[in-house]
Amino acid sequence: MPNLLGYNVRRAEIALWRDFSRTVGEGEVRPALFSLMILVEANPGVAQIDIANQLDIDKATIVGLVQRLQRRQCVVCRRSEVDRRRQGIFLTDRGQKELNQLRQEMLDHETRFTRLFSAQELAQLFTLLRRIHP
Amino acid sequence: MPNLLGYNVRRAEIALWRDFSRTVGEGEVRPALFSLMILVEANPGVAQIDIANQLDIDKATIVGLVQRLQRRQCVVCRRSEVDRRRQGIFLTDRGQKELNQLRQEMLDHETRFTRLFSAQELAQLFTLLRRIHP
DNA sequence: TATTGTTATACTCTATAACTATA
DNA sequence: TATAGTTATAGAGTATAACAATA
Repeated sequence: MPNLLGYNVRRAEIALWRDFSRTVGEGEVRPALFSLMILVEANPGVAQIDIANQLDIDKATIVGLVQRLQRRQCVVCRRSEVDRRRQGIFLTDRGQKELNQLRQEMLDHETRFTRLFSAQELAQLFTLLRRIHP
Repeated sequence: MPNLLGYNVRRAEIALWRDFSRTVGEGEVRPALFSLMILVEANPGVAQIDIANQLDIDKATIVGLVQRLQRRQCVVCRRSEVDRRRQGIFLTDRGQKELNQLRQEMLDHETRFTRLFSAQELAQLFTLLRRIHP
């Protein structure tokens, strides 16, 4: 089993998750929520369906994540004027401020793991992982 | 974000999980349950606490997994004579038969991903992943 | 007909805290 | 005191199915 791909990827994911949970966002923000905030910041007004496609998860799953961010007053949704089915998602000032804080904690978290590798090893690891999730 | 370690590991894990779920055990057995069966097969009579330590998850989490295997009549538990706190877990004949079937499906699943890599790349990937979950 | 978002529901896997029985 | 197992509870993140509103 130690030589099974899925097993090793899962173990790595759990280790990363634990460190993230214990060091980022005072235990209130988890990787998926953070990813969503980053996406909204980079694409102000992005629609839920686009996020779902980008992250390759079902659109129904996005709804709950967005609602959690709305409750935290980190994002607001505005219905599109041109296509009234779509809702643009925007970071609030508060969301932006919180994200700036999270980003720093997140980079510290990231560094605790990336420093285990040389630049070349890290690039190689990314290349290999991306082959699994094309 | 595409250059964040956690993000790429998580995406890879989701991709592996989906393929596993759709091709192994007719959608009734998931990676964690499969891992547990493999561990029990390799260590007949293993105690729950040892499994928890081996997989690096809390012992309370193991209980539910074992109970699911008991309900499927794949394992039985026998209390130890020497230390009555411990319970040995054993595969039943039925569990062994089911595991043999699962193993084949699982290897097909594994191959669909490992064939994306050369032997050297795969070894490298394992080395790097293990550095994340020491 | 197709797409966007929503609701309802369920599942896997993890965690923590408090408990019992045993050592 | 410490350990093995259990129970209760909670939470994140995924999925499917069915629906309303809109295109």
